[in-house]
Amino acid sequence: MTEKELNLKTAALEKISHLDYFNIAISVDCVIFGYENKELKVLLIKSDLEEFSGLYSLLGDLVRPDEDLESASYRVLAERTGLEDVYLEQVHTFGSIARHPSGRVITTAYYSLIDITHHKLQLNHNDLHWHAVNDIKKLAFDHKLILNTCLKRLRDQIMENPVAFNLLQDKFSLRELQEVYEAILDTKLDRRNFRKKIALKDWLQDLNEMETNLSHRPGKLYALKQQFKITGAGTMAE
Amino acid sequence: MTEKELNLKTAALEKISHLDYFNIAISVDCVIFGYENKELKVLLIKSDLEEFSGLYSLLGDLVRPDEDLESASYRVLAERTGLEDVYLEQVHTFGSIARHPSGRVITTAYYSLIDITHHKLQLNHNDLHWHAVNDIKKLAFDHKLILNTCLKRLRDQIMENPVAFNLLQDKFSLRELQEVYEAILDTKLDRRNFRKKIALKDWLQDLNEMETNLSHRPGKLYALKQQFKITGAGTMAE
DNA sequence: ACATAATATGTACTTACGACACATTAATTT
DNA sequence: AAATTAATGTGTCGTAAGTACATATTATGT
Repeated sequence: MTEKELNLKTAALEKISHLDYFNIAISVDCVIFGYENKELKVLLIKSDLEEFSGLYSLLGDLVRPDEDLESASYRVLAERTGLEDVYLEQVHTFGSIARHPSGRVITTAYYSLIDITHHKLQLNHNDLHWHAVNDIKKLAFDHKLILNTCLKRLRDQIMENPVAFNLLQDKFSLRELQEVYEAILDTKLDRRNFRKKIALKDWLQDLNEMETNLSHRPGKLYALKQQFKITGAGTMAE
Repeated sequence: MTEKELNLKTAALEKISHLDYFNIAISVDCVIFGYENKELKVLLIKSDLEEFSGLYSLLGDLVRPDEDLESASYRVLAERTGLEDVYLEQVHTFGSIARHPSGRVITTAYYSLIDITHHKLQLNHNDLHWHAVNDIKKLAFDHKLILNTCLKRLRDQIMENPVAFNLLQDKFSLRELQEVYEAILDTKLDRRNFRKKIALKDWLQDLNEMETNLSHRPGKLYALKQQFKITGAGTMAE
């Protein structure tokens, strides 16, 4: 390296390493949605901060210097749920000065949709719990705002992209699918119109199987067509 | 300073910047769109980094410890264009490890729409220039990706929300408005269908004035209804 | 066999979208 | 004054999608 190159590099490093600018930390927070008992749920953890004792917060962590933002959120997700191949989408970055009581922390929010039946194991030991989204009144930090923002994004997405399916098991009936949509949108839908709309999207594969173990007429089972699975992961290539 | 000293200093700075979580810097980058000569333009500055000599980059700056993210982007905008009350929307945060050659810098991208005729003064002294979006092949850093992402967002927005109007002066004809839409979408639109669609939105106020100084039949002038002005600023309350 | 509790499906109405053509107007030229 | 120019302003028809709404069908359990 020539002296000139070194000088340039040094100047550049000095510019960004000016002490003040490194007093900002960056984190990711994951809004992990699940679905159970006809309710949309979100995975929360008891806050470990004094200021927020008794409150729950989203799952997050500081971003490590050697991992990119998306990797950090996948890591948080994997650490907490054990799941690897999941739908994950960046939503918004929250950077108010006073949003974290211990210092300046800017956080990037991701939302994720997982099949709640596939991770039952991991979460017992921690203070992790599923909470019905509709029951959540108050969260630590600005996490209620983050949750609302992600929920809005989710609601905007589900009719555009086949993402809601990530909340369900591989095989599902149209009734189950409709119930998922109703839970996400927090509204009742007309069955005939819902089916027409879904049929139009051409997302589903008819499995030629029926539901079992019901005390009434079983419905046909469907699966999301292979080409649409795990949408969103890696969508925003960097 | 000898080369040895420089090497030591560089090494020290590099070491520091990998020590802990506060060694990630955060910046904002603004994609400032304007409209002129029936073309969508974006405000760029000559990159000051050796690695990108000859290339242009977006307008950005490090976020100060005492300002929130949105303030930082408004500050960048005001510093560069002198404009204060502008449409500004957060789009995405880019956090690849190697996206900045001098160190770890995570950046949050905002896009902004301004009336190009209202800021002609400020930008001469710097290396600031308006570039036709369609002509841009390569930018410094990952700024081409950021530009593309913001352009996509802009395109998604304009039929939903009355944001394109921020590119025009207060009074405009439907032809001018259509040309703005055509520039943004990079496509031709049918005049009758476009007008129907806009009429349906009920965004416009008929000013009962006509264009002047044309060598042909003048069109009526319209303004965006007051209630829709400066949409987006502060939309995402924190 | 019957009752149950759900699935599966179609029609009529309305609204939005896309393609498309002609009359009108102000300014300019002859 | 008349004709030309170059644009504005507007309507229809066919198609696709959205919404409201009711009846026949089918496994199961009794």
